[in-house]
Amino acid sequence: MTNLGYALLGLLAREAQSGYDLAQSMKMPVGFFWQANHSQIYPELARLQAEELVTHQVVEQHDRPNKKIYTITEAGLEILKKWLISPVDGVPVRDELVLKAYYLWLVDPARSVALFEQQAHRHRQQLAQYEKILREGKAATEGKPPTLNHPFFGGYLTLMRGIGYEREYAGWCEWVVEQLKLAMPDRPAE
Amino acid sequence: MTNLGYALLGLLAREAQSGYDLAQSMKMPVGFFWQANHSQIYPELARLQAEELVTHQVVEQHDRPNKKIYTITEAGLEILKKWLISPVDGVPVRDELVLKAYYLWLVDPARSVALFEQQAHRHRQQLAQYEKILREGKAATEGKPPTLNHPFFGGYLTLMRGIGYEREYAGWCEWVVEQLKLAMPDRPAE
DNA sequence: ATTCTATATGTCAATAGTTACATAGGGTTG
DNA sequence: CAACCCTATGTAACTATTGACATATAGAAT
Repeated sequence: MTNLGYALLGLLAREAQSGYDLAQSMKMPVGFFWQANHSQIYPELARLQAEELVTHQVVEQHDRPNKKIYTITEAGLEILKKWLISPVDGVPVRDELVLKAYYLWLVDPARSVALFEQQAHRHRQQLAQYEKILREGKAATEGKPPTLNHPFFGGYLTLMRGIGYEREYAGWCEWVVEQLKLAMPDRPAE
Repeated sequence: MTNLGYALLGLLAREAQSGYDLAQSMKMPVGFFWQANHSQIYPELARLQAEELVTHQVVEQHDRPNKKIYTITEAGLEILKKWLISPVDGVPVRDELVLKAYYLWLVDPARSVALFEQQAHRHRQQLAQYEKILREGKAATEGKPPTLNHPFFGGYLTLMRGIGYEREYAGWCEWVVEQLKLAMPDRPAE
């Protein structure tokens, strides 16, 4: 079983839905920490069905193409729960920006500044998006953090991770810019 | 050109070396943010040579197998420098632990606690390793941060990123454990 | 009118990365 | 004396992921 398979099972554990719906979820909330597009999802659903972890029924539609609504099976729920508490091994980081930072000494610092300013901006924006989602979620639950056993609990945990991650990343980019400006001999900061 | 290709060029820009040496570097300092093992490196070196970004000369050895020392060419250095200041697009995060956190509500919180405690420990350890390397690096340069244009500058930047990353990650894991314990109805914390 | 977007499901080719297989001499540990 | 580790270079099979191709209808925008 792949992580994508578990991601799909997890979504189906909340609500039976179509491959198309799953693809939408893999764009927006889940996509913040695990992405997949439909070309990966449809074959994976077929595999899950072959292993009897999901079933589907065709829903005929008049104005739109027919769809297959997938439902998680008892066996699917069982294997999902087992995975959820199984240990996670090494999350090897692969970060192109950090790789570039490592070799920075080879190029004109003034050129690098633009790169890191742009990345700082990107991460600040992502941070703002996460914070907005959190505010909206809090408004919906009257400011209280969501209780365990409720599906939104996971959303709350992962949002906090996203916020911490982006804040750290943006901060580092800005710090790199500072370091570069300090180290630049001619044309002092601004 | 792949990121791995640039990673290898960057290492060769510091010092001409063999594929085996490059594989070692891809384990240790570079491996903190970009990994590759020898089965990927040897074919990549062949490709770099086919594009005339590197050359090699065979060094015959008596007690050990002969080796090929690779040297970066002018063209290689040029393309590397161009890449170093080129914009980085989306670094999509794929994190199994965060994925599991999202679906946490499905399982007994007491079981999840173990998972996050283990991960907190892992990231605390990684953090300690980075801090140790930084201390040793600082000792070698008499406490002063390294100057730009010096190869260690990149190491300094990336170490700071690693430290920030691991500290944030460990902190989040510990916070999740807290949240889980607070949310557990029976068997109150410890 | 035409183009674009949304719904809906699929296949196919290419790339990147992991793991195992393969060879081979020298040194170390049990 | 056997089993492993280090040096050193390669190949082969497999898996995961991306991007493009393919089809089809309805509605909205240009």
